[in-house]
Amino acid sequence: MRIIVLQCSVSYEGRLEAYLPSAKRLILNKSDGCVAIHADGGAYKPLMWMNAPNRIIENLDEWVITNPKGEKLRIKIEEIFSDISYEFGDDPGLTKDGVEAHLQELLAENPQHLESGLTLSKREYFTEIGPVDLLCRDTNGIAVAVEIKRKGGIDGVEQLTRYLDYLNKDPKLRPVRGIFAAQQIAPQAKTLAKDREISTVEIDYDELRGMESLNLRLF
Amino acid sequence: MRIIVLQCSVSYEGRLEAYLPSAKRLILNKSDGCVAIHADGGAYKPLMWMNAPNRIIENLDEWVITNPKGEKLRIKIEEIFSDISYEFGDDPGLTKDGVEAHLQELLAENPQHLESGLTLSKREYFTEIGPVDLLCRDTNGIAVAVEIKRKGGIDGVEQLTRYLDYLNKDPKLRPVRGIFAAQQIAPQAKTLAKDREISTVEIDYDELRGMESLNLRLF
DNA sequence: AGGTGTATGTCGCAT
DNA sequence: ATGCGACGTACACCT
Repeated sequence: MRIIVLQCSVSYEGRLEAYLPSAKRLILNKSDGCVAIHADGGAYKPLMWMNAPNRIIENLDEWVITNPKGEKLRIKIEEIFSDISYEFGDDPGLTKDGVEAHLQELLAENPQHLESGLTLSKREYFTEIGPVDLLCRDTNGIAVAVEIKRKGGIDGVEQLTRYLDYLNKDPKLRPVRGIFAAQQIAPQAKTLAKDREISTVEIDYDELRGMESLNLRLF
Repeated sequence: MRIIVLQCSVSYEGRLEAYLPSAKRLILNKSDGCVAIHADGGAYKPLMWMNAPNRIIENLDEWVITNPKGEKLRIKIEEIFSDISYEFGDDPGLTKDGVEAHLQELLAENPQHLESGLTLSKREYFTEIGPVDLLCRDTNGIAVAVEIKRKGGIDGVEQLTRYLDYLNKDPKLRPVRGIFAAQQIAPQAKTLAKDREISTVEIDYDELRGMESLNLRLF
């Protein structure tokens, strides 16, 4: 990791063209070769950058960074205030918890959490227009398509509606109804779902995780 | 801008929960208060971050950063290798050029590029549910709504469908059909569009630009 | 390598 | 504030 504080101007030509007038800025050059130019504000996103893989040509007063796609970043160096380098070694990386994948996993193992008596037919049921999160059967043997989101918005209801339209064309499945499940569901999404006769279920993640650990203890 | 190289472990509780085991890393603390923890790789995105506005409690061996939404970032400091600060002053910011707006501009001037004989009625035709990129008439005088994207996905087809549903309620326009135009259109989007009887056109941007420069030479 | 869906997306602009 | 669409989105996962 190389960390440089300097006065510079920068230009980018690639998917768009952009230019940064001269100012005091920070450059990060990571060991994978990527370069990022930061201002002292504006959240974590750099003003400009070039990810790996790339080729860096480093002159005294200018860096020219190009990548295989033909994009070009040009840093004009006016004055260097600090230029330090450190070896970091590999980062163990982060462990995440509580994303949509995990929700889907838990609900696939506990479909009855969505509705009493519901049983799983297929997880990630593939269609031409995308994968249906869960395909289930209810106590009457009726097919049920389940769309799972962490945050349930209108777009999720739209997505499930598309799946339902598609699935209901299949004579072997028809009729298919829908359940929209999320940790939180926006009021607008609830209204839209109701309008389309789609059930909504708000999931208590901690409760679901509790059921899972109970299963683990039992079996 | 404060730049710290240190051995640390980090935890985040908020929209998800995550944990970073101890390793050598870089912390950026910008003047707006935002904090980002970088590893020496993985493009420009930090491993963890907390944007402004936030409150930072800085102890000898631990930083605790919280924001009004109740998210919490905890940095456990084990060893500091470098800790430098610089004043940057305001950044003039960047100037951009050349995105979807330009594509719309070019197609507004060359609607025949979308379909032979097509003529423009209105660019950015405003409706209650949003602006229709182009409203045209075909050779039979039938109204045509055009949605333009750089990359055409399912969401774009959904958007156009909403516009068509809306426009077809207007007796002065009805019937209205749709054209979905983009530099690239995803196969799923094509399938969905076909299913809804919406035409799709993939635009060759360079060719279109060529026509434009031809126009400029002619007139 | 290319396509598709997710993201602590971020960011900007509208209401 | 909140919703919605664009982004040099980046990124993981899949064929």
